[in-house]
Amino acid sequence: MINYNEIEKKWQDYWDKNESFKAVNNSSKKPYYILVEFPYPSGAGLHVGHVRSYTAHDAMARMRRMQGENVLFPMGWDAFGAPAEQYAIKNHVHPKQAVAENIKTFKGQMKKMGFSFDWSREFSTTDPDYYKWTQWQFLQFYKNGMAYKDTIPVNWCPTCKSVLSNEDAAGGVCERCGSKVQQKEKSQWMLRMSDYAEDLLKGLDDTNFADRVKLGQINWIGKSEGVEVDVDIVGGGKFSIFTTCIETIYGITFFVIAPDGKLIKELMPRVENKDEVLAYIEETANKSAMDRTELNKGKTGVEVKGIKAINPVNGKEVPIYLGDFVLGDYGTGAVMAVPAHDQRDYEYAKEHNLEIIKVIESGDISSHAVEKGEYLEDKKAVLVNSGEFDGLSVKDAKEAITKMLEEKNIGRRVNNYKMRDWIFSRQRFWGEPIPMIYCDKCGWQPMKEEDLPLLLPDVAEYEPTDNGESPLAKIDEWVNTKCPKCGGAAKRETDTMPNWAGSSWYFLRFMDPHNTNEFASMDAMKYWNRVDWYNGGMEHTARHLLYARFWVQFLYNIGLVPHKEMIWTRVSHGMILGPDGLKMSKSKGNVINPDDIVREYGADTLRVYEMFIGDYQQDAAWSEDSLRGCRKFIDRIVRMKDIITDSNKYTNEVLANKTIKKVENDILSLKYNTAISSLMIMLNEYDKQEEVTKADYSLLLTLLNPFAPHITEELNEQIGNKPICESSWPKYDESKIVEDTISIGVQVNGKVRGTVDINVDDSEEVIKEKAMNEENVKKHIEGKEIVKVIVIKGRIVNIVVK
RNA sequence: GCGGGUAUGGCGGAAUUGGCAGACGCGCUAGACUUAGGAUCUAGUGCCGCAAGGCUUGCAGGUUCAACUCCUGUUACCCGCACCA
Repeated sequence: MINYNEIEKKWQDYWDKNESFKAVNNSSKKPYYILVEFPYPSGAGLHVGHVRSYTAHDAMARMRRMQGENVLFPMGWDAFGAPAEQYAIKNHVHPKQAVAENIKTFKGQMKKMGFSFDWSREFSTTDPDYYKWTQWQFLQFYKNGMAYKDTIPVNWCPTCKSVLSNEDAAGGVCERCGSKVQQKEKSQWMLRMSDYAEDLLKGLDDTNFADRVKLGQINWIGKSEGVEVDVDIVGGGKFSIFTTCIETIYGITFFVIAPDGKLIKELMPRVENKDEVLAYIEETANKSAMDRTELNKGKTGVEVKGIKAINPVNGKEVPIYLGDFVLGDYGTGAVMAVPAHDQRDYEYAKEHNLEIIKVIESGDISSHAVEKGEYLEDKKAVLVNSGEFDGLSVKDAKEAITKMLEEKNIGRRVNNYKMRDWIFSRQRFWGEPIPMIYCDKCGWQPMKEEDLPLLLPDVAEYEPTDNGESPLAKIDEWVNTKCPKCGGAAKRETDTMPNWAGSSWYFLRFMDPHNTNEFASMDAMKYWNRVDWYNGGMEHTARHLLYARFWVQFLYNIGLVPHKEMIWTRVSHGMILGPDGLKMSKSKGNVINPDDIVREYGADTLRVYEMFIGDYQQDAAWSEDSLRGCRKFIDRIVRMKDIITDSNKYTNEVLANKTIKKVENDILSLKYNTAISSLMIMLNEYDKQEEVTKADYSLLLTLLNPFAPHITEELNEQIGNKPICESSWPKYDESKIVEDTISIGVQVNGKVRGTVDINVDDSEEVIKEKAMNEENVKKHIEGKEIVKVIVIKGRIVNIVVK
């Protein structure tokens, strides 16, 4: 009985000893950088989902290496974050201890899977040698005016006395204790990401991301083009509104302003119903913490009495309302309300009994679409009740009215983005300390670069403070320092960076991981050029990717990286679901532990199975039965070794060349499942052959090697070949793939009635002839008029009869 | 509500991008070998039908000699964002 685990260990040691997968900077070979998202090393250990994407890209890396490329396939750890901190609080150990243990587990598991990572480049985001550069880069953001402090509400749990992330505050309830979450104002570091909105959109053209990934980025950025218009207040003063539907401006019957915005604060002295207004503002402040879905039913709000605004195009005086559907931090925090043509305005007007004026008449006058604001689709829609613009189409009116407002100097074209600046502070211990110092005299000062890294202190208590400060705030000897400018007493920033920070540039560090002078040298980055192929989960295609691209674009703008986009192709894998078809989770008890599978079936079987499980980019449910099928496949290959003959010729050239081509192309296009299936077909064909030659067998082993590297190396050694990982990938000969005779289907009126064998050089006439004489076909065309015969060479014949 | 994805035998899934639907694997059926089989090998296996034949890619239409594939409408499930003016 063959012991797979023993063989696996043997070859893993061999690869380690020989540094088989080491990527060499500045090698003359063609560089190719394959990156899989580095994992958060949780206590749960490696997940079968990790195994899927790592195996897939391991296969790609192994094949490309055999094809003579210098493949960079690195691995590291994204280890800052809440779980390690929670663990530390509970067990009174430093989180770095917990992280070290988890990394050890993960790494051991990965080694057992035989992934061909270049372990010499390994690092963790929590290594001071690494986060020194994360801090250094933050200082560059600061020095270039890209980091600033602002007061931002945070989710606050009054029971736990802790700041919560949006995830932990889902539903407006603290995930841990169930208390109602409040909003609390905190001064936080922000990065001016919104300045990059346009560049982040444009940059997508310089990437090869899948369309669905690009769309995710575009939607997240959320650009809308519109017009900002100044609105005068009766009795003096003015404010601005933003609209994307300027053509409806004559239909304004009221304005709505955000209860959480600055405008209402300015207007307060003139408000007649102050109590009512203040109460609504208060109500909104509490509400915004709650899950909005629950409150989405009605359009609440109050009138701001005593203040009327003037429609800038027709002088009409209309009331102003507060409404929480208007957001303080988007656009100008105020909107013109045109209830006839906007769903939300319509609902609001109905709720508060406000006037509705129709300003667009659709081609279909009775159409409800007009009220729903769908007139843009309707090419016949024209303006009415709009003074000089009556009769214009929506498109023309948009332009004409914008021009008129521009000329009067009360309107301007503006783009707005949903994407906001990046809130960069976290009130947590286990993150990169933000290297800023506050001095009463000099204000905020950046640390001196030569003093980096600013290390996290070694203490044993990480409980949050009562007032929502980071646990670091309690550690006086750490907080108290000297001002880098005046040398006087000063205090350190106690907030730390978000988890997203360290993962925004790690792919650059892999290019030059041991550099002590720079985060990565320009030379190294120019050699590797960019990440050629980046794989990660679908859940990261929006935010992580956007943060990373923003970070890189900034570094590019200050001359520190060679390209504005450092990631070329981005692909995402589907999830591995439990045997029940549901997402694996401890509570559901449907978690599959890769260690168990490796022990029972071997790493190669697990690898082959996960590649065979289905479309790589699609979710797939675990099946132990299918897993066994893959083990059977490997067992059959092992048994075949005993019957091979000495010949170094392929028994079937067509099969050999066809399979090389298929496996190679499939690996390059993420179609791993069909690559495996073509190897199964190859094995089946070998079984039917009179003999299986050494050449046949070696080829099968080589083609399977990227998926099942251990057993193939072992068998390959046993038949006296040199290691596959030191050999080259076979080249296929296109001319040998073409078969002389093929069988094609013959249809009558689109229905297949038979098959005929044709030669490649048969003329259309000959093929037609053969088709018409096929027994069953004859039966179906007998006595009927032949309208036409379609012959698609090498594919099909279709005879149309009446 | 908006955006994205998915839908094919008993199951996981293929289909050269408009050209023989169901590759490959699992499962199942029968047989061989066997003291035994959750091992191995052989044959069969979309559905209905004794058969000729008919039907079949969520559903309803359309384009085409030909549609899983393209177009229109529709349903269900999954994921992301959620009042973005």
